[in-house]
Amino acid sequence: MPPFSADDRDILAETSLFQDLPPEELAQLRASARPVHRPRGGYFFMQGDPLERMYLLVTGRIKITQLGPDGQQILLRALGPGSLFGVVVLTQAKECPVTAEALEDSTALSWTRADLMDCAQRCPTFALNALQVMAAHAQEFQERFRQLATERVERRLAHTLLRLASQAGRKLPEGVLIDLPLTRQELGEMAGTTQYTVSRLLTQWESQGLIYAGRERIIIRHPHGLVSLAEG
Amino acid sequence: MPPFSADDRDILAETSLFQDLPPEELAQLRASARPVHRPRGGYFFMQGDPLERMYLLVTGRIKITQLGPDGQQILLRALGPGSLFGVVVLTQAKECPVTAEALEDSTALSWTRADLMDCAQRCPTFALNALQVMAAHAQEFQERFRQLATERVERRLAHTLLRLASQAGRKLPEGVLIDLPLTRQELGEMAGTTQYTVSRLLTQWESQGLIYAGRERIIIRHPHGLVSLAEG
DNA sequence: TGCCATTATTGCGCTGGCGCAAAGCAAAAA
DNA sequence: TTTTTGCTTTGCGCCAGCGCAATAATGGCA
Repeated sequence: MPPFSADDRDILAETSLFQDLPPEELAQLRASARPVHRPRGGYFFMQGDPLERMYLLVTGRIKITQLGPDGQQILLRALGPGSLFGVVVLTQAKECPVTAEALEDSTALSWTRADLMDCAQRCPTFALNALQVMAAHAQEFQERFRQLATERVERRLAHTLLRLASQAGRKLPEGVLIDLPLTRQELGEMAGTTQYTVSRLLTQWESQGLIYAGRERIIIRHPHGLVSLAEG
Repeated sequence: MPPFSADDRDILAETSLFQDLPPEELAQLRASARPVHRPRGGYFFMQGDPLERMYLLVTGRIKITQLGPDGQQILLRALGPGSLFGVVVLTQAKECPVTAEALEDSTALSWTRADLMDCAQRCPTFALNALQVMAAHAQEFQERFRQLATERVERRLAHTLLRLASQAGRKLPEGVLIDLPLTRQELGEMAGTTQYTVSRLLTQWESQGLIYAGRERIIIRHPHGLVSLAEG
């Protein structure tokens, strides 16, 4: 039985990288996709590995981290189903610049660089889609760079929660659940601060009724309240 | 007389975006290039403008800045001849996300989105080159984001000077001149700190003989000294 | 049910770096 | 030359946020 067969069609068609491709290319990509599974704590790839595959997350959650020369880690992105990662394989880079770790049991489809490059050669639409994806990354990090350089911790954390909610938010009766099991430490790594400061801010916001803060679980009760914190 | 005719050939051929293109595409791009001049302080484009053109700097220096919602500015990049800017026009973004201002009298070649998109449609090599350029941006900002999030000001400023030297360094007998007229304020905007802290650090490094710090002019006397500051 | 490993909270002291304000300088303009 | 303008330096006070250390909560697991 082909893995993920029930969802293959949908998930490729819903991914921006694969938009507007001719049917034969899409079919080819479906055929060359290889399923990969990782248990909680497992790695899809690690920083420094030879760069070989691009992934599309089908089920589970993962985090993308980067390690500095002195071992300081930051969390660049936390992703749920439908997200691409390892897109950098579309370039001539040789090593993974980041690590992809499963936050829970996860499955992904993966493609080799060769398969993708062939497709890009044949099909300009694919190459242009890839360009969009890259450009979106570049802009996101420019933006986050500016925030980190110019804004105070409180605002940055508010922005971080809002971004997470928009990427992995799940509507609940009480509010929007950030559907990713992130610790205070990890939130700190995303917002550019420490676990302690994150904890203090979340506690404060909870006492104001803005959010619910649980263990690896945050529900935003009043998004507009956070927005006004984030924007001033 | 066609402007820049003496340099056109060289400058396109030396630009990574135009590498390995078939001669007819290159000729087409040469033909569709439009020269643009801006005096010191002039703008090639401003944040929020409709996104229309990509530029290749031929002479002069420019800076790329981004403005936050509260008017806090940061300096994303400072560029010299041979640098591309406005590459984001290759995507479907509608507004300029940044501002490009001439630090001195500058001339550039420019292309419309339509010209470039046509080229990308016809020529996969061009689209893949564009992908490389975007990916390089994305990685650079991921990297700088990490530095900003995890490193102290001293290190970040050292990194900033080294990066500037590698991008716009000119060898002099006394050391490597950073060939860009940047104020302390602007260096601060790049490194994520204030003009005051930049001034204090530069003074300190000058007294240690690591650099020469003049008005809008810095010469790195001992690159390895800065490197050891930057890396720890 | 109770145990254990993680994760989260919070009091406390400390300091890196911010930012005002004033003075000093250098280059360009008049 | 003098003036003007913009850049740079530096003293000083201050506080946001860091990070240790101790404690408490939570959830998985036997």
